[in-house]
Amino acid sequence: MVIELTGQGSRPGGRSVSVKDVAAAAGVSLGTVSNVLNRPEKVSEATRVHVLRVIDELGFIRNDAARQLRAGTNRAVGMLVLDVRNPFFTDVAQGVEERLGEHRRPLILGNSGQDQARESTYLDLFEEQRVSGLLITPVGQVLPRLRRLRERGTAVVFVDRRAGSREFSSVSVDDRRGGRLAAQHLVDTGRRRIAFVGGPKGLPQVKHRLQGAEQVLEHAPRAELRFVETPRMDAAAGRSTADELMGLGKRTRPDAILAANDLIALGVLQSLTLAGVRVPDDVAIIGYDDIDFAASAAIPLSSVRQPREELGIAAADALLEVIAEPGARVRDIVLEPELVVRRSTAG
Amino acid sequence: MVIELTGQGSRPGGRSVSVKDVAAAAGVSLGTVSNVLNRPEKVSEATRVHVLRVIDELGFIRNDAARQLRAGTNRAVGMLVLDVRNPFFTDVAQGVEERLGEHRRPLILGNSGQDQARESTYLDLFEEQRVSGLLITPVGQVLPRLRRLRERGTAVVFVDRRAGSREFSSVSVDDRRGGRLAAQHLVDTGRRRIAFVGGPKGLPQVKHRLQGAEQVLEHAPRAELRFVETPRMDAAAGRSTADELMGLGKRTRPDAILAANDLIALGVLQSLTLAGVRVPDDVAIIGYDDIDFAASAAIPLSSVRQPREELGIAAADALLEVIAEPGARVRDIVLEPELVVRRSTAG
DNA sequence: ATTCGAGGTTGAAAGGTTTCAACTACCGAT
DNA sequence: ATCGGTAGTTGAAACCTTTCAACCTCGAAT
Repeated sequence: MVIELTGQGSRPGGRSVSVKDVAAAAGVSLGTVSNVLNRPEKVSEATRVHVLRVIDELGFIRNDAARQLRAGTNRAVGMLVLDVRNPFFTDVAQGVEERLGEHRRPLILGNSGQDQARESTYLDLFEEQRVSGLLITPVGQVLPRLRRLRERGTAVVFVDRRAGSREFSSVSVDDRRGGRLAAQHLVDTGRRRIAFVGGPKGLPQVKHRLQGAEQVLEHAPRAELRFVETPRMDAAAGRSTADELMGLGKRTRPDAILAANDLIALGVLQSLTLAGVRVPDDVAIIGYDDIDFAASAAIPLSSVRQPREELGIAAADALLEVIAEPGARVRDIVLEPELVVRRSTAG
Repeated sequence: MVIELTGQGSRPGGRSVSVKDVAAAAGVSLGTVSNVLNRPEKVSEATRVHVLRVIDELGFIRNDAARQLRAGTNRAVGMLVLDVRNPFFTDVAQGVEERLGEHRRPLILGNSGQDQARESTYLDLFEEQRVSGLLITPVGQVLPRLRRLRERGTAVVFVDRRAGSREFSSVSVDDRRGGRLAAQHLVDTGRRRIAFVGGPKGLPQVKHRLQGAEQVLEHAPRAELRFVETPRMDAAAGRSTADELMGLGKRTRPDAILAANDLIALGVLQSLTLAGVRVPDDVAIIGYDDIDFAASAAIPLSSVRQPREELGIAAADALLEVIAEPGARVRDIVLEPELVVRRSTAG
């Protein structure tokens, strides 16, 4: 059998090699080539080997758009995170990617940056792409859109956040518990004026961590809790909050700061150190997430560890389940956080 | 004109709303709907408004697979980085995403994790998806594949790495210069036994930074440079390298460590501190990249700053140029690194 | 010798969009 | 009254794959 070669996989006309070309070159029908690609067991050994060789020689690469159009489904999964620059989310994404990779499903990572408009743009994109699944840590009011996505057949799973109603599966970490762990630790080590820093307060993660802290404070008669809201959850927010707090009189300024995530905590730490405030002597700091950088900070940072990779893997599993069986029971997986004590809260 | 509504954008048959449905409901032809979507200026005001209303009411969302199939081009751009967990790359990606966003182009972020197999898998994916452009920081020998991609019409731009031949545009930072800056600083501050830590040595970034350091050492008669190769560029690699180095006799162990990136430097710093080695008194450490976390490290880390966001923006611009005009002149943009001195190399 | 079934293979239809040549309606100019 | 031109609209073709009912070929069973 003669195989017609046409250069490096590109054809004179500029068009790229299609199944039709492969079929012609291999002397089989279109359907057979497709079978080789998608149901190799239906094809005789000899044909399969031959066709595969031709595919390789012509440099044929399946056009995924056409595949998707006909098959009606995109294998890719979309993931929308609050902040790609926060290692917490890249660690989660890493876990997701790993598990999805085992199922030959690519991950399209989108970054809302805590911005509703960007979140919406990404949802448009994912919807146009007809992704088979969506992992989302929502910012705005997206429930109606998510419902619509699901009606279209897209599996949706919440990450790092429970779905309010029991409509969607979710994988999260117990934020109230985390808040309690952190606050209890501060109270136990003798802190009395605690500032909780994070925001915006609309974010459930922030709200719940704060609620957990409040629960603890209710049973600590002498201690008080103040909530300082930030517009974002990054180091810059931490820095400016710290500057603000240190402007207060020595008697009213907090003796402990509970940050809603480690980035904020690191920002706070930087500013305090710069201002000559001693950590933990004058002010204790505890963060949240326990990203890798927390341990290597100027003053190693106490934090509430979230099982990041595990979260990602569990989320991927939950999503794969819904993709495989859209009617599957809604799951509400809640993982446990863990207190990690380091120098920033010692004594 | 009556508009037939069929629920929340989903239709009884489970099929989703297509242009055909919109056309029917709006009482215009298919082509007109398409024009409204893609060439609004060709359509009369009245029709446009009407069709847009119908689109909204039916909840029509363009099927991108079909669009792509017919138009032959995917608007999305792929980006393949060495390590998503390294803030350097997410910062670059951030810059890329921002600029691409202005052009309504989504970014598909892939993570090779310095692994050739994964890199190859992602290239398959991008090729199947027919992305219009690819930003890549390569790991393995991918030149043949990249050439093929380009022949297929995909724009390719190297990021953080020059393309050896002048075949592809690239946006990078002068790594030799960065290596010189770091090494010169160490020599100037009296260090004599310098260890360069990074790898694998096949990575051009590592190779060039090392070469830069070597150039400096040639003119520093009393000083010596040793290369310690690591399999990866993360904190773990830094930690184990430090452990190893400290096993050496006090007279042969280095008095300065030049890490090929900040993650390694932070890992080294952690291990040294743990082992009771004083930084910078006993051993100075300088990193590379100047990620945000470098400044807030236990001992604030000296580093060689790379203009990360700028790199991303320039890369996006270069790519957009090639996409717009495939025959465009090949660009070789080289940005300048900058020495940032902090405590880890003080005195 | 005929029938049956299994294992392979075929070819046409379908999927939703964009493109483009062809057409219509209308206005202004002659 | 006719012509030319412009603005707007139409509908069929094309893009490439997957799917599936129909078909073919053998060998085994009767």
